[in-house]
Amino acid sequence: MKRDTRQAIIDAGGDLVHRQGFHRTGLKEILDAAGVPKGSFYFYFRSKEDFGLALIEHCAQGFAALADQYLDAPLDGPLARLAGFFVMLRERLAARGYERGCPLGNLAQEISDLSPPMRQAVSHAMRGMAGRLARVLAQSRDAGEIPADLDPDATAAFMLEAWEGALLRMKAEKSGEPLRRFEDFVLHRLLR
Amino acid sequence: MKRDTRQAIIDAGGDLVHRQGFHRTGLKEILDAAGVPKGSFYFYFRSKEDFGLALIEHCAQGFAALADQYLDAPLDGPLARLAGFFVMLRERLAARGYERGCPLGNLAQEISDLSPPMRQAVSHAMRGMAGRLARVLAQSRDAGEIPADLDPDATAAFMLEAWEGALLRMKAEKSGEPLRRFEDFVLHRLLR
DNA sequence: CCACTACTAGACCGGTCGTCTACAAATGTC
DNA sequence: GACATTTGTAGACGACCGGTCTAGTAGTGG
Repeated sequence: MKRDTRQAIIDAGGDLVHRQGFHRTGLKEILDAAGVPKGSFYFYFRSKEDFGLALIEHCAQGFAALADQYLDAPLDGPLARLAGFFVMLRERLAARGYERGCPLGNLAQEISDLSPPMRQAVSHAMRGMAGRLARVLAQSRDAGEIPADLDPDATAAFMLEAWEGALLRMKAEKSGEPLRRFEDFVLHRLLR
Repeated sequence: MKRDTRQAIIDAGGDLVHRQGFHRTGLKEILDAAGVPKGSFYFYFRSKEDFGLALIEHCAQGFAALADQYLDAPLDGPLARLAGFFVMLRERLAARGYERGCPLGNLAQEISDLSPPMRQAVSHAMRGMAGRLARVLAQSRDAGEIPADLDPDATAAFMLEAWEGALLRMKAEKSGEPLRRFEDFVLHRLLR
């Protein structure tokens, strides 16, 4: 199995789905963008849903790598790394004109009620994201940087949710204001 | 112009779009559900996008009516009314099996980057929602119930965003946990 | 009885996902 | 080196659905 053809489909599809949504994006469009003929698709994937599952896995890995790079860096304190992570995300989103938002969040919204397997995959990916945040929060609490009565897991979950909501509003307003507000309320108030 | 035929299309369409998404839902499906013939659609709406705009307006009005009913009730203090509002929403969402989520939030996610007019309509509707929350927060602050240094407008915006994020995660996890977490962190911690 | 608006019917063309058959290239086996 | 088998490519095809539009019918007011 030529891994790179399959990967080309996922890369091109990931980009298109991120911009247009899963249902709005047709197989033909993805395959044209990837330079792969229609017939090959069903050699690599059983169905569009099967492709979606691979896409979710791809997004999850991409995010995990990025998060690990920023959150596990051996610099500064844990809280500073956390703040730096969100600032970096905000700058990336600004560079894109506040479009697209979170690939996983978009998919979650679009397919949660329509495809149980994809919903489960997204849910699993989100738990992974929350887990990474929780680890840093635990370090931060142990370092005495944040209130000791904040449960790292619950706080991480809340952060993830508030962040996804901020991204949603960002898309709707085409403004970075919600992201700055997130940092202000969550990082500077909640964790103060 | 038979207003009720138009309204029937909006009602049936609102329900379907809420469940399946805007792009996933076809005109035929909506019109069949409304018992209106296909050909009539373009008498009442210029395009699917035009229909979408009407739908957003419809959602916004529905939400505004509900919010006013709970938030402007002359009972209890403003903070208690706010809490009651979110509890009511949580119970409604639980009764639906944590599906669908927020009609406006879903649309925001789906069409913000694809239809500027619809994005603007959603943005306007969301500002209306945030404004209602801000009003109650201002009352609450004046009553000394919440910290005086909380800006009602920014806090309301943050609440709205955190709530939308909680709804997103709720859909993905098919669980009310994110909603309770929202109440816990926002109502009990942030506004404490 | 006519003019006009309000509304409907269904054709239209392009696109959708998914299947299928035919073919090429690579790999393994003797 | 010859052949069989796997691995991958190619794209036509079917059945259906998408949004849109034109031609037409019903209904109303004068």
